[in-house]
Amino acid sequence: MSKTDTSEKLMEKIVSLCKRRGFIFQSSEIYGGLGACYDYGPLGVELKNNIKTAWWNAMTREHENIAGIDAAIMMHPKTWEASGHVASFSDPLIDDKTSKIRYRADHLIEGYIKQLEKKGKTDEAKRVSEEFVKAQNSEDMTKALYELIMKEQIKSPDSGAFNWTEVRQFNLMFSSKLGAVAGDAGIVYLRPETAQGIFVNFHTVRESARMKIPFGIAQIGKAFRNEIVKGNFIFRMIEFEQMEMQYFLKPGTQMEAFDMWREKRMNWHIERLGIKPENLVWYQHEKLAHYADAAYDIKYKFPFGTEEIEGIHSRTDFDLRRHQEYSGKNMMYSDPETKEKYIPYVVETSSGCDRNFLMVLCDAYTEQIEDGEQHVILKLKPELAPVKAGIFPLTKKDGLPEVAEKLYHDLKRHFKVQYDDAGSIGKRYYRQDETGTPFCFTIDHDTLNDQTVTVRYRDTGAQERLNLSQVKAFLTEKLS
RNA sequence: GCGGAAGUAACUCAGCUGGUAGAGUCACAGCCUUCCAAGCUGUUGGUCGCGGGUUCGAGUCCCGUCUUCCGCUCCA
Repeated sequence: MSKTDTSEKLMEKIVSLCKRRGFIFQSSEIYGGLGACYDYGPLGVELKNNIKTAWWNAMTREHENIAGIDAAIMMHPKTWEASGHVASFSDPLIDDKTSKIRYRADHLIEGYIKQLEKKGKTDEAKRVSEEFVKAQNSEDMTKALYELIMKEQIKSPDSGAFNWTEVRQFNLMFSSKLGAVAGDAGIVYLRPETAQGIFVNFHTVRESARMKIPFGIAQIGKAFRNEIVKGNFIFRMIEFEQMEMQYFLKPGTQMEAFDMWREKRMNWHIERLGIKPENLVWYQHEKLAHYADAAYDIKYKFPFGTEEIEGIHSRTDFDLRRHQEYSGKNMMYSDPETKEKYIPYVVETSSGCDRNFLMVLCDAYTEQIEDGEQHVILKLKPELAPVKAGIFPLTKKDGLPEVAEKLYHDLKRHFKVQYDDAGSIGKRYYRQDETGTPFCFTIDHDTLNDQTVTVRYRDTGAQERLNLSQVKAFLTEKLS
């Protein structure tokens, strides 16, 4: 069996487990499903909340200079002009009908111009290049690009054919109309990233939270992208959740902060999410986005490939400067001690919550062969586990259920616990293993005599006796 | 959006050349069980993705459509 076969099987197993046990469901499945949209089920929402809490606590509670916000998904349309999303968050695409390969229309023309230059046809290149600029600035850019390709008879670099579809525009932002106003005036977008909600609130948060530079603003929230390519389960969705922090600092100090946040964020994944260090890798961007002066991604070795789960980017003062330009409002910071005034630089840590979720699942998924039977264990970090403990009476007789129920009721106010008396004890342990419950407490006949219960560990199957009265303290200790 | 493959129970799948829907698992109820998926009995659950066509009759053949998976393209 090839490696890819195994990997595909592994993803299939995880997807299947997610459906069967209530982690993730396909959105609106009874109608045939909606592409790249998923619902979190009863266990999924618990796990996701635990991941979000782990992030929120690590960022805001453990850093006195980071404050949290929860900004609206819809923002003033000018926000997206300032951020550059209206202009550059869309791609004009064209298909070669012969080779079935898709190109970006603007890249195609750029390539053509370069070729002309190479061949020494400088005048020709200059002329096309001028027309290219004109086309890009024209009102109907899509049509203008198409006409230019037709006029110059630009051939497909791949097949050499001249057999194109029309140029189509794919804007990755979802738009809607605000109120009853028709026309462009009322257009609003669903945010394609959460960061802008932080930038526009720079001053309001700084003042109300009494922050001095350097300080950060953290946010967890949904963002939306009308992706052309979707897939890999919840890895690339059109509606997704980001966990993001923008750290504002004095220009010149950004590399120091950048290195600090790189280290902190990598450690968070290892220590707080319990990810195996060997499955995480750094990736340095060579081609930087228009706003960045340094960019690293943390990637995880998913079964389907090594893919990004978090970006740590040094965004310079691009965003605040642009908002100052477009809004006309002053985005400068006045240093209370040195009296210096400047637009702060920003280091951003931006992590995909759903990608973290998938990573946690993939990393925890373990198969063990026991007595020839395959046994699936989700070795989740106890803090992240959707259910912290299972409470079982060994049998349904002799007053055992009553004792178990009492323990369950005592614990449920403090921890997410489950009571189960169905089927054999082994089956109940297995059920909990498969959903990552780290501990099970079993009430047996000895409990009636000496007030002790069995605690059984998920990862090893090992058992210990514990006094009934110590169960709560045991869980508190193990989960802190 | 293009090419390839596929859609039958909550999950994994079977259903031969068209003849009125099946298995295992799961779930639920009961019996039985003194610690790792035991066994027995019963129950719930499918207009076979959706729409049309051919036919006396379609899960099965034809057309359309939607969705998923794999490639291509793109990724702030």
